[in-house]
Amino acid sequence: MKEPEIIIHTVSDDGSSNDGYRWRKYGQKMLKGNSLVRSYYRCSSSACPAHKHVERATDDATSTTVTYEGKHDHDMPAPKKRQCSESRLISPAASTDDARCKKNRSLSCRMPSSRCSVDGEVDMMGEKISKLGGEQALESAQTLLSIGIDLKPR
DNA sequence: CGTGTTTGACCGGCGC
DNA sequence: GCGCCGGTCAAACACG
Repeated sequence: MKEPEIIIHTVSDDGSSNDGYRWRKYGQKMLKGNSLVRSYYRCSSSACPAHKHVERATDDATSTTVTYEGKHDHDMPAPKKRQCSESRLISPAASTDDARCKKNRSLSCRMPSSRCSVDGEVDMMGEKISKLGGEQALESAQTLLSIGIDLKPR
């Protein structure tokens, strides 16, 4: 009934949040009138149900909450983006606290990958998610991780 | 020329 | 019933 949503709390990961998919920003809103800017992204492809919400505080731009909703009904657009010169260090999720866990309504998963870890991390993630009880979310999470990690190294 | 980004306005839902 | 907040769309502009 309800779409599983993946919430990733990343730290200063502004330009490294490439999932490998093409996102088109369709809106930006200032929430709570002061230090909360939410950007709305959607897949540039035909019509995949994949959505992406990026929440960041202007007061503290070091933390960015990316919420993925839905899954891509297509494999991958084309990694012919301009993400080839950006060989900077990857600084993924650092998980500030677990407070986000209870905040979520469906599922909350943090990215423990502090490096360019690969399938090994995915296996761990899958196990962790299984314990959480996220069934459909597991799919999304794995898909997300797959693409995320596949594009991460480099 | 095509794609993506940006900004403002509009609409819908919820709370008071 | 009205007001406020959140979310989405559309048009224009900028960049590749």
